[in-house]
Amino acid sequence: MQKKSPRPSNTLPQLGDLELTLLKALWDAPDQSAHALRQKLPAAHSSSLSTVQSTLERLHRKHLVQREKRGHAYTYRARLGRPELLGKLLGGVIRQLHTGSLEPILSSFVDFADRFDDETLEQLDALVQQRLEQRGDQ
Amino acid sequence: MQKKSPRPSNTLPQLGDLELTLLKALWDAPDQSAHALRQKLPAAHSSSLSTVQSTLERLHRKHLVQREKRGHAYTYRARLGRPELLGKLLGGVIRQLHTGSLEPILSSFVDFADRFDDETLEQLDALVQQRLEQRGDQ
DNA sequence: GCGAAAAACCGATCCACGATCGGTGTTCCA
DNA sequence: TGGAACACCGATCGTGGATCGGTTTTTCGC
Repeated sequence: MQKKSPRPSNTLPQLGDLELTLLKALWDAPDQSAHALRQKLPAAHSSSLSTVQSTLERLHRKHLVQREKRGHAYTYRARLGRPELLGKLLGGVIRQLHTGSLEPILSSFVDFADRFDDETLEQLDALVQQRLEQRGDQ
Repeated sequence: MQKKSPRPSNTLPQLGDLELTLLKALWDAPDQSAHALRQKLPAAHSSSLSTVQSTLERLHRKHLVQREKRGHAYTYRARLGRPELLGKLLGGVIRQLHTGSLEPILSSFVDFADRFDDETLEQLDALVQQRLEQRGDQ
């Protein structure tokens, strides 16, 4: 007996290792073929061409990459930048745990940054200031 | 042929619906038995006692709840508060996406906050300032 | 045009994991 | 001491990522 919707609120069905690896590779260098991507795979993570292809296919179904026929092979490119993907992932986590207010999320993040190392919090501060100024300009 | 470690770096194997529901219930009221928890389940999400029990068992294995024999039944209690769990989940997402430098992550998060609504960035700023002062005190 | 090489495409496994529950063994107390 | 309440065990299902081999399609050089 399996009622319950399969994936109720979550946006992304959780990215796997290879999917993530390939996405990162595409961020580093867009417009690559499955063949090229496969070769640039970390040695500890080699896979057959088929595997790389079907993983890219999965990413394509999830709208995380777009592709284009170039010659007789596809060329892939990430559809979302790293910030956008992070936003989506964070959004997923947040939707799971939110309680109306966003404050706990922000607080947790600040906490995380503070714990990470001594400079991270300053770095975050700088980025926030920068963004605030930028916004004032408009 | 399946090499690749099953769950290499990730902290949490992604919480399911029922797991989350139960955790939330435990945050609302700690020290509840499986029986009590089951009854407080949202109507749209009813499950047999067995199901609730084994889900709690799973949470226990993941160290997300602790339990204690009270009479002949267990009493459960969340091991992490909501903010701590959120921190862990954020950490997981971040660990997935970072590549050495944390800067893209911070930047993405600021971006996320800025996009969310008009006040969120100010709120984040306030929290960072607060934390910086707090740190200076010590 | 034609044949080999390279890709796409298809489908078959495998594994992890959450959800679900029934049946059986334990424990406690009236 | 006999239920009732619960824990415990194991079976099953569905989803989804990873993996790959075999077959078909496409391309391009000869």
